[in-house]
Amino acid sequence: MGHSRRDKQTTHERIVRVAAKRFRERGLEGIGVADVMKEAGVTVGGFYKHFGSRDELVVEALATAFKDLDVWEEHTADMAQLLQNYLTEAHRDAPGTGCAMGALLGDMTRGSKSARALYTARVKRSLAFSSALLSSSQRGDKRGRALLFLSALLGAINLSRAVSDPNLSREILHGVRDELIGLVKPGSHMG
Amino acid sequence: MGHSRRDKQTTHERIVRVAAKRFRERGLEGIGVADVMKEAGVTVGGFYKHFGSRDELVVEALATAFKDLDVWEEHTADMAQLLQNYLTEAHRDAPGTGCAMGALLGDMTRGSKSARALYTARVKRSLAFSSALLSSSQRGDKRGRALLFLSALLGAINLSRAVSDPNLSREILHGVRDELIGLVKPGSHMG
DNA sequence: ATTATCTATAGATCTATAGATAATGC
DNA sequence: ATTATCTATAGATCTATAGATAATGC
Repeated sequence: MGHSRRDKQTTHERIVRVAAKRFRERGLEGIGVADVMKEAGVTVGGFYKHFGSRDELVVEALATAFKDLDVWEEHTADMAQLLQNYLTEAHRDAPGTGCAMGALLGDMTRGSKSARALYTARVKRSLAFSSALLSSSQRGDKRGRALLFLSALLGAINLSRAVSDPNLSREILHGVRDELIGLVKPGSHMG
Repeated sequence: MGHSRRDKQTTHERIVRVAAKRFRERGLEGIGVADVMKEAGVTVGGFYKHFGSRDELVVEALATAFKDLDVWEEHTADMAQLLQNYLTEAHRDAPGTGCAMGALLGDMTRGSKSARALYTARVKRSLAFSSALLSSSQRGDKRGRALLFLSALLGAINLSRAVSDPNLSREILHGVRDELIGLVKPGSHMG
């Protein structure tokens, strides 16, 4: 266990990365600071030398988790591709590395002021991104369509994780995906 | 404080009704058994004469909260009316008496087996109901459309509660509502 | 000397249980 | 006698802090 300033920084990053993963998997109250520290390879006593409060960890972990979304968006060329990647069983089963907006949607209703502010800013970025993706295929109200697409994506990934019937879960993912693709490519018919 | 068997039954119902409201408002972990009992006008010690475990209260409260949805559906004549009632600021601001599928969507991902089973059954009912409402206006894949509408409704009400910007929150509700109405009534144009 | 991390623990929860109290119901 | 509810508390969390230990860095 190192004791240099550089070591402290890497420890800090390790703590935040563990939290960013576990919060997405288990919710913002789903893991305590002691277990996060333990998984990062340190003990609980040092926590408040790294963060002023538990909520500061939440905010930093949220910011880190949102960076995964930035990377995801950079590699997304069109709306069909986004839908094909987002509404999958692989994404549903890996919330820890998946979309933090989806994984923490329910928690945000009761989140701290600073956590909700960060979440809100990320929602605005995603709406702008969706709008841009829709501009090629969409004539009319791009903003409205972006709001619908984001709501449907977040709703479907959460619903697919909530239901205990595997067939229904799969049907939700694929059904919503196909419907939204149908809205982007009005020419194609399915089913 | 009564001590008869009839009194016990009304006490039991009072406990469950308090829980059904508070769980929707604060999440399934958002209130403890002691506070639920207190709000129902009794003390914590009697809890386990009413329920075998905390999770049994969760399941009963969930069933009670879902009855509100049954009543709501009975009074809903068409999809446009459903959208007009569901995606409102009044509903967003009153989760305790609103749609339990929406209020507890995020919690269900990590809920108990029995709670998720109950939730899953309710989702299936809602999908059947939405399908029936869509049958008049929809030609093709009613099931797919029902999956999209349910996902969009749950996503939008959660997102409107999650963001801290009031203007964005309102925009989500109204934007998604108008888009979905546009899908039900393809003839009408807006914006 | 400073500081990154450690061990240990205070104080505030929360679920669940034990045993007392005061009614009901045979 | 039975039972619905009460007071009190055990035991398991969890956040936050105090003080010790063992490195770094001037």
